[in-house]
Amino acid sequence: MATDPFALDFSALRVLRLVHGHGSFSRTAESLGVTQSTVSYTMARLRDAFGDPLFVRQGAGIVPTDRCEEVVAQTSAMLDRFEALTAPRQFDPAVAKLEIGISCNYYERVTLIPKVMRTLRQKAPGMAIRIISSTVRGKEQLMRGDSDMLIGPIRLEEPSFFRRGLLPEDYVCIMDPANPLARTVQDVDTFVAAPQVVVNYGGSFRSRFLVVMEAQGHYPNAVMEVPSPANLPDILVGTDMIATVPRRIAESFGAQVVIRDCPFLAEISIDLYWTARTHVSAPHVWLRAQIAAAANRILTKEAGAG
Amino acid sequence: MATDPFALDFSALRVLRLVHGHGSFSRTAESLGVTQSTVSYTMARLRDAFGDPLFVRQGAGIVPTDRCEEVVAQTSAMLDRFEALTAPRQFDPAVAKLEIGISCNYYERVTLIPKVMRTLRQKAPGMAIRIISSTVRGKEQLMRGDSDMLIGPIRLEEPSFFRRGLLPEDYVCIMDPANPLARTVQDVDTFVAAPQVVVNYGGSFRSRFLVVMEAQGHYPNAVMEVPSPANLPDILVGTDMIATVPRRIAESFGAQVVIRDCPFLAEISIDLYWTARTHVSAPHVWLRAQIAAAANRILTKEAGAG
DNA sequence: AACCCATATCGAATATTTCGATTTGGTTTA
DNA sequence: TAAACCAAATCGAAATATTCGATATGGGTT
Repeated sequence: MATDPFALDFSALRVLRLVHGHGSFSRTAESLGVTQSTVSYTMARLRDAFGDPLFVRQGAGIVPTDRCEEVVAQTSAMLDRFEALTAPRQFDPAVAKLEIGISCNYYERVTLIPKVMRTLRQKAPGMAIRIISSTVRGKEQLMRGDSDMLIGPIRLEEPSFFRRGLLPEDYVCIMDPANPLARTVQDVDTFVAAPQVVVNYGGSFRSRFLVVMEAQGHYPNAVMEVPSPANLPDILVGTDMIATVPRRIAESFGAQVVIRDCPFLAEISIDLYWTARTHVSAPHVWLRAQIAAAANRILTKEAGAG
Repeated sequence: MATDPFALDFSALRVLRLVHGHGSFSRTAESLGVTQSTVSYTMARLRDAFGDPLFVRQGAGIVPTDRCEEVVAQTSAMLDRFEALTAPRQFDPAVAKLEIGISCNYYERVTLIPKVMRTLRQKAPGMAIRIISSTVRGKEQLMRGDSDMLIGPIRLEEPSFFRRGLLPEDYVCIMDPANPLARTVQDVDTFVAAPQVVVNYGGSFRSRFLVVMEAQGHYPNAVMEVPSPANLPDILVGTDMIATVPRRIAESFGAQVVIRDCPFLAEISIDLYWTARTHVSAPHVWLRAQIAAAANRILTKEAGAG
């Protein structure tokens, strides 16, 4: 074929990065909404342009060649720089039409995102938000371009990420209002002994209060683990179990459960992260401001009520 | 139109860089061997992708916008990095088919290039060499990608260039064998007074011996200026004029002229320059080695003869 | 106002990309 | 060992995009 490498466009490089990330042509095709044939064709052009198979079949799947790793590393950086370069510099929320991807978890979907969306429907009706579950993969999602922003109780120290603090948060206990522990759970020994539903967030993430507890040599009486706090009230009501969750999640459950202080003080910060790719993009700048504003409204309202 | 910027390929960015360099769509079209209509179409896509006119008409020609300067600076760097990335890593001279551009002047075309070409015809018949006249623009040609290598008696100090010394060179006088000055021209006063044909290399370049002379307060009796040493014998023979040229150019004229020492010692070095763009490219590495080898053969032969 | 220059635009010809269907090559399962 | 299975490669046809040659447009100059 002898393709001129200069005929490759940035979409092709994006396909390469996706194939590298997914380890599969078909999966990449699906995620792009095109056929596997198209991905195959693009890969053929890439292979020809770089004079290397890039991926070789091995067992079930495919593995990248050394050259591929080099090419992906280089072109991935180019993609990010190019995206930053082409990002719109001015932006009219009323008419702009675009989609922004946010990587976050249940907490943010309950507390922050609904408020942001209410603002967006009014001020930027053409802006679509695509939420993906970050679980423990948020950092990769952000780096790989699967999402544009990451919100969560995490700390990324690499200087390649930009951060903006949004909300301070702490943990509280929740339980059935009829649960007799409601009177005594603030006590350390009672808390430790109480039958606990532990939220493991579906991955290797450990809630901060667990880390604090264990640092002090205490281990919860975990009688159940769930991946998400989403339906905790349904689980807790009618039982003697308690759960320990971030305060604002507890508050979102309303009167279904009662809230009590957790004897282990565990303070965390919900932060917003992004990369150089979107740093100067006007719509992204604007959306980040809206998210920060929503966080501030939450804090102000709480201060007024408290 | 609303073009997706990711649909732009590197050729399009190259067109942008060329238009920026030439200050003209038509000139760019010509240099690429396509019609002006095609360049216009590509520019339309670029304008749309970057959401900016990039070039605006002003008086006779066009001037780049601020955004254009930013885009060209960024994408030009990407082009170079991409070229380095796609450069072939292994290379079989016997079968490789490619073209390499060399920027140089008459001296190199006479002394070095013929030897290199003789090697190339034998070892790399598929490699084409495109020589462009560097005059005083060699550095820009190299930076802009108009050529891949630059050979000449120049000194580029920027760290963005790679250098390899090829040949030391000095100046000698040449004249008609019948010219009586052949006996006395080594004398400073005689040399200064002799009717001289000065080679000005068609630009602002001044031969090193002139710089040395003038530093000592002497000015040649320039009775004629020519842009190139190419046909000096035709000019000198049958007259009382002398010319002062690099020794190996003089030698290339054979018995048409006699060679005498020039009383002003002016030593220069003929160097080979290239950039990161081609630094790791196997064919370029190979060709640079052939050029260096040709230079060494010249030196060895001279040492043997002398 | 007429002219000149360079870019923009138009319709037709050409080239490339995409799709849906099928084949190929290799691994797992019966 | 064959059958089944999976993912990538390939094929022909349809849909898109690019290029050309010719012509229009628009600003600056005579």
